[in-house]
Amino acid sequence: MADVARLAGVSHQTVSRVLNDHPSVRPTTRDRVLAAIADLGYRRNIAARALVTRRSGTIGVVTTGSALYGPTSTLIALEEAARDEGYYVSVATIRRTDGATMLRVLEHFMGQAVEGIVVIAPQTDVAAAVDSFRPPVPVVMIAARELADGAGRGTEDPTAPRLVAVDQRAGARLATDHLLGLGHASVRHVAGPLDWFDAIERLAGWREALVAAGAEVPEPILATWSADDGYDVGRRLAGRIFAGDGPSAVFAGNDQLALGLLRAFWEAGLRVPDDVAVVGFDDVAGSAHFIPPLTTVRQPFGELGRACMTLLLEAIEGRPARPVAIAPTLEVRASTAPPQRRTRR
Amino acid sequence: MADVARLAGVSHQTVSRVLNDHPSVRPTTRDRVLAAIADLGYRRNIAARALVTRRSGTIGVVTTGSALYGPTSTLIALEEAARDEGYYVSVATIRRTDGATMLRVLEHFMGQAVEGIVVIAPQTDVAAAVDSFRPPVPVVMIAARELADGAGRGTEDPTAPRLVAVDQRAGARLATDHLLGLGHASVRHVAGPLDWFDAIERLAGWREALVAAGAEVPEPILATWSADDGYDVGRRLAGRIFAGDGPSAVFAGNDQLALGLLRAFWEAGLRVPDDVAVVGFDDVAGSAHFIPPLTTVRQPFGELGRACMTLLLEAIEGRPARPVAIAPTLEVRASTAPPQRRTRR
DNA sequence: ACGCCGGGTGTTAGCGTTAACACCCGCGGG
DNA sequence: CCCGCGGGTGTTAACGCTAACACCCGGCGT
Repeated sequence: MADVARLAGVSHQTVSRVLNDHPSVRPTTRDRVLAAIADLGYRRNIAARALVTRRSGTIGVVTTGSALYGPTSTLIALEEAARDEGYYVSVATIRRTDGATMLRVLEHFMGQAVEGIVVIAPQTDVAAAVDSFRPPVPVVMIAARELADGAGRGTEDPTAPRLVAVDQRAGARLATDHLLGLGHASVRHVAGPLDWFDAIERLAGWREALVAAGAEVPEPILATWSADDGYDVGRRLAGRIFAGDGPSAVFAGNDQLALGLLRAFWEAGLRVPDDVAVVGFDDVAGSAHFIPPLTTVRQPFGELGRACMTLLLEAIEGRPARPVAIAPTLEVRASTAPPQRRTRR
Repeated sequence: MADVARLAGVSHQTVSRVLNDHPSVRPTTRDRVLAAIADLGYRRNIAARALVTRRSGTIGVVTTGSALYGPTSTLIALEEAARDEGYYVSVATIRRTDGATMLRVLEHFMGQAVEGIVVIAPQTDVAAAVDSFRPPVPVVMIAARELADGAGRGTEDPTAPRLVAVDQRAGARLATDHLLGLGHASVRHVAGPLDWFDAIERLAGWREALVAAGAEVPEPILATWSADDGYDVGRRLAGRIFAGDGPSAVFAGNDQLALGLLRAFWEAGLRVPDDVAVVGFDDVAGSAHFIPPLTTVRQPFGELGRACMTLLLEAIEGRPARPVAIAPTLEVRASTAPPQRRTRR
């Protein structure tokens, strides 16, 4: 900076002023400084700046170590939103979701002096770990928790993590209503692991839709997120469907489960959607080419990322919290149709 | 730090020594300092440290803005490897792959004073943009380029980007040889976009395997990575297969293409693997539950991430470059079998 | 007995930037 | 004519840390 100052014939402080867009610098002076900067290829030292301003310009993002569709898409959307705001994004992944791991990651970020943290917290224990730590910087948590309940409250603890998520419950209602609207008497649900907010909320939305329609609420079938589990469940259901007491429609907790179901049904000789209708959740790449193409719920991750960044900046500026829910949409494809008389073959 | 020093009854420099594991500190003193640190909840200021050591402890990772399976898995593996080495990971995504965008991202990282950069460069133009910029810090590029050619050379420019990748060509040979070994006379290939190294290398590997086996080398079919394209190609191939002049085996450039093929074949009434065998590439989640379960090539991303980090650390220390290729494995499932007489239905 | 050595510690001087203040100068108003 | 004001600029002092050096002291070799 001293070199630039010398070359431009000004003091280093004037160079600093130019760099920071300070108003009271004469245009001619500014140009001279700018020219000198370009000439020397000068680049300001971010560490020195951070030292004196006490701002790192970095936010930390915690995500799970899985390559699952949702978390990944969220991370990418987040990075883009952050860079648009002039922030650097530092990421850390957690494989295990216990509190100790979360604490280590948060320490990692505090050591880096991040100005805010975004936690992609799909599971309850991840969220609990965040709650119990309360880092000294604002935290935004992407977790489909308390969205419905918390939306009205204004008396939140300002240091509590702020919430944003795609409204999983609304998505599940969309899927269930779609099936009911086609004429299915009820809908069976294959739920994801119930330590995931997404699974809890999708289950709740499914139940709400059934209750609202006055339909029977069958027992949900608990599973993981994997296609393996969908396959196993599908084989059991296929037997029931053949026996005549199976569901005419199934709402799978995600597209992987739906994929497993489809395969099991296909292997059993059941026709989808005639013998049984199937809806998934996520709209993963390729779901339009499952056999048959899968009706599913699409989540707007880009919007989620931007909303998250907005929330974080508000928190950094000390503005009050307001949970944000983002509406998913239904993608109707060939795996759903009105119920048909079952044809034995 | 001064507070800690006062509480421990030492000088701030001794505190610094304890923090940096300097050998000549008496154990009792060290314990006293450690206790004071814990007591005060002291955390060293990373900016001040970076200012004086001229080391930021951060590496930058450039990745594409897509949620594609490969790049995403790589990023996660990389973060883990980096954190194990005590580095922070800053990410930046690029949506468009032109040189100007790449330059902006690299400037972003230089502004952050990263010590090294990893570019996940699946496309040729991304790699070209890196080549043309030559940042002042070491760069490792994850690109399946010149792996075979460059492996032997030792006279590389030390400032040139270092290469590491999963050996796509070997993976394609694995897939093709598997099909030939089953008795297929030749194998058709649906290639991904040829501005991707992966597509180029998989195409080359497929061709090599055919030539090595003395098999006919049919024209490759060019496509994108999408299941949509796989479906379109599949419909055309299905017609040929029915007409009797179609392939008995297809090697798809990735699992998405394979998924589209499977659906097209299924809709046309062709049986996989009896009428036509299909192999994919990637082993994406769910490929074990495609209809039928897909034989595919699995890429060891964890290993890739660690190798990448090793390479970067070597570059930072100024050690010579050596391109690294990582061997993928074949996952044999139900979509492949020896060729059968085709049965019309 | 003396000097030398080396482990253990303190003191001092930056690292490159911004904040705070001091300063100069030309202008308008009393 | 002088004073006050404010835009434009320079000077100085941090920010919190580590490197380099200075220093002390006990033990060892000569």
